[in-house]
Amino acid sequence: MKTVAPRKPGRPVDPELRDRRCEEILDAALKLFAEHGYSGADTQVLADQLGIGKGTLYRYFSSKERLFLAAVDRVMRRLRVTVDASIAGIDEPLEQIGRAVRAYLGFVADNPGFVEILIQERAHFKDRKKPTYFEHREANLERWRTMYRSLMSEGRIRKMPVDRITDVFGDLMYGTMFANYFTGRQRTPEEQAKAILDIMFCGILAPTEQRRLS
Amino acid sequence: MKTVAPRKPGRPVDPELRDRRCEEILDAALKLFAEHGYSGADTQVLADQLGIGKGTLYRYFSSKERLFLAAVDRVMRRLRVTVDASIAGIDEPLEQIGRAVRAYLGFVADNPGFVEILIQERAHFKDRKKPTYFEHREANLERWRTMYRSLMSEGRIRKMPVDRITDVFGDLMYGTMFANYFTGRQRTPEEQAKAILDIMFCGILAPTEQRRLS
Amino acid sequence: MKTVAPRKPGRPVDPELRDRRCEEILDAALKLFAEHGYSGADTQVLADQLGIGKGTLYRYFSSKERLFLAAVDRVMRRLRVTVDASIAGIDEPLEQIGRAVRAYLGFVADNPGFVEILIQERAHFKDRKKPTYFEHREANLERWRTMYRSLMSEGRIRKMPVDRITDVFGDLMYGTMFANYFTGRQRTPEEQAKAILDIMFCGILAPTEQRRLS
Amino acid sequence: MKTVAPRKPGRPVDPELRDRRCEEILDAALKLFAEHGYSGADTQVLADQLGIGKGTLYRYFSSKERLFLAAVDRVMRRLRVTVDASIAGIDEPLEQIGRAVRAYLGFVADNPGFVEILIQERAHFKDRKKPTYFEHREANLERWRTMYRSLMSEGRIRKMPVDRITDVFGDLMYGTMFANYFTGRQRTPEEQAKAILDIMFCGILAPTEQRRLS
DNA sequence: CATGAATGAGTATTCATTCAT
DNA sequence: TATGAATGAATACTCATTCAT
Repeated sequence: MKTVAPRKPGRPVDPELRDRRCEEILDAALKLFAEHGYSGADTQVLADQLGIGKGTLYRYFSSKERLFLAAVDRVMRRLRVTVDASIAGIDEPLEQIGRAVRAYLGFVADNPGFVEILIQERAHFKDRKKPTYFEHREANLERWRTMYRSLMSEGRIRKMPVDRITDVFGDLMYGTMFANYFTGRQRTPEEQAKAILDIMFCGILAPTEQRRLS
Repeated sequence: MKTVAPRKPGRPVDPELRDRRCEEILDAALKLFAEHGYSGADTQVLADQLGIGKGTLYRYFSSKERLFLAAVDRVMRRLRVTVDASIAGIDEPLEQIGRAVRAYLGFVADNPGFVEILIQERAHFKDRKKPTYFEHREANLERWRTMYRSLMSEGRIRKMPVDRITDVFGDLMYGTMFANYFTGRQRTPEEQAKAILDIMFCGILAPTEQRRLS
Repeated sequence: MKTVAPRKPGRPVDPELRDRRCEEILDAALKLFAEHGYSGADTQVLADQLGIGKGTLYRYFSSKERLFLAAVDRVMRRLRVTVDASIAGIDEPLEQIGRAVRAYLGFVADNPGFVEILIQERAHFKDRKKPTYFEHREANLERWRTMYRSLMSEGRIRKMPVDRITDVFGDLMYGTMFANYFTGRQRTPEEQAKAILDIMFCGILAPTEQRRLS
Repeated sequence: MKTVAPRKPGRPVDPELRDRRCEEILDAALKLFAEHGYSGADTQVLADQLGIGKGTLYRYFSSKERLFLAAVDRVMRRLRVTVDASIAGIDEPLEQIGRAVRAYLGFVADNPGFVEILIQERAHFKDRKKPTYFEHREANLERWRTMYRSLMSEGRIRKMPVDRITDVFGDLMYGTMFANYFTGRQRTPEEQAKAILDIMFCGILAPTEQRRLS
């Protein structure tokens, strides 16, 4: 038997409904922003698509800007979750790297709006200190640094500043994501990951040439 | 009876003046677009800064869009010239790569508006088939492919699809440029080039670990 | 089994509570309207200040307009009560006039929102035939007319149309109230009443000059 | 023969046209604001009435608020000019007062929008230090003070603080204007002026009663 | 009876573009 | 040719009111 909580009179808030609708709005918003760009996205159209009143939209997000930034945050968080999930339970560090790369590329391929919305964020909110993407990247970084340091001390990767690795790797992933999207490149995440890992791990020079440089 | 002068009436076109002013306009436009974004840039402000009438602007560029795209083309062309100049007279291919990387990073560092305007282009003209950047990249690519093929046949770089090299290298440069700009990273082009070349050439793995993979 | 109480279902109406809350609402509404103007006053804010739901507000007053007009009526009524009280038990007519003037000015000084709300009423409900103020003034007037007529027949005031007196006196009070409020004039009701009565009673001309006019 | 001034190229500004149109706009605006109130007045409607584009409106007045306040200033200035003209060339001070009163009442009767717009100003711009009306009243006052002082020293008006006269007279005029407008009172300026002057000059009390008070 | 979630009509302002001079 | 006055389409956000609970 369920005890009915004594509640104050009036129409009760349904927090579940609220959350669900919040998600629905952000989903639809992401699509709309990705398709029409920030300024091109009309709040009225969004409300219509969702079958709710425009005022309701504003009950959930107090401005177009807030709505947009919430949508960015949301996909960004989903990316992190996806990447994190891909390496869960994997112990071998090199394997972790490979899986993370594949998961990242896969996510971006599956969510084309993601790249678009990152662009829009930069284009329209240049004055936010850091783009959402880099806020999250920052937050995620320490784990990888630790891993690289450990591999280095084991002699499995060459001695070099760890930031060199994270910077170059991060920039490469970032650039790949954009270039894929902008050029409509059709490589599968799988083969693209293979290419990236091949070069990041071994470089392009033949071993003899590598030795000559050191 | 009036003697008709042996040239068509009206002020004669001075093509030199026209070209010079064209450049001035594009310079000022680049700055303005970079600073305020595409929509935020006011053509009236631009005309005022240049000390010309707004109508005059439209005699040179038939729309704000044309003006913007011309400005993008212009910086992009300047980047190519800069990079090309950096490798002129250099014979050693690896040295060419190094110089090109440094020149590229140096140009971007010196022209922050460059990155901004690329973003703006994507954000506002999503429907142009390819962004200007990739049009130019494409046009530039064959030379590098040839070089890589030649190095490969000499055994100086490992056997792999040449596109793997150009893609990964290109994406890395692209990502680095954006990340530098967005995060305000303060590395000098010099040291950043060193980091990139180190990893691109030799990878991050220790030689023993590399051997295990092959 | 639940014992059903021997009264009709639902919460019983408590007319006293209803009236008390009505007053509370009108008090708070007056303040809010005076402070923010008619359009600037937000019904949500009012409900919050009162600690009741917005819907409840609408159970008491069926629209913002009704609420506003009720608030106007209420202060207006309080003004009349105040002025009436000031002359209760006074027999000497000139003394009655003096007391009424002082009471009127005192009330306005104590209730700055009063003037504000009169302005707002005119600004937003131009199409109501007569402003509340003049409805009440009208209703109040006959008593004064009678008094003036009686004074006139006694030869205590000069022969003239009684309406001349009530109009000029009324307009002067009305103008004084507004001017006090708008200019932030700091005279006490006491001294201001003295000035008004001095001139209304004796005019500004010296007796000799007065005689020349008649 | 008229020498054509060398002018810079482009469409020339026609300052006469500009001024004329400015007046036309303010005239139409006054009517519109008076009729519909400040918020009720639609800038689009105004533009349509004037047969110009809405953008053009904004070339002349940078916001609805500016337009409104300019319209207020304009009528207020016209009132002053009218009153000033009415007393030009009159030497007898009491005659000056009489003419000013008649001119003032006549102007208000002829420009009903005048009162309306004063109300609207107060209702919507409560935070402007002083309403336009009182700014102008202030500016005009010293002349009257001087006159009253002079009359007092000549013994033509009773000894009293001059401010008492200007305040009471000013408030009476102000209140009369409002009351006329709000109640739709139909007295002619002529007879109303007579009533006002009669009381202001001689008071309502019979001479015997006046003597008893002093 | 009381509540507050949902609604959607209503409007000032900007700025790219045109075209009369 | 050069100018800048004129234009008008396009759009986020508020808040009084309703009604399901």
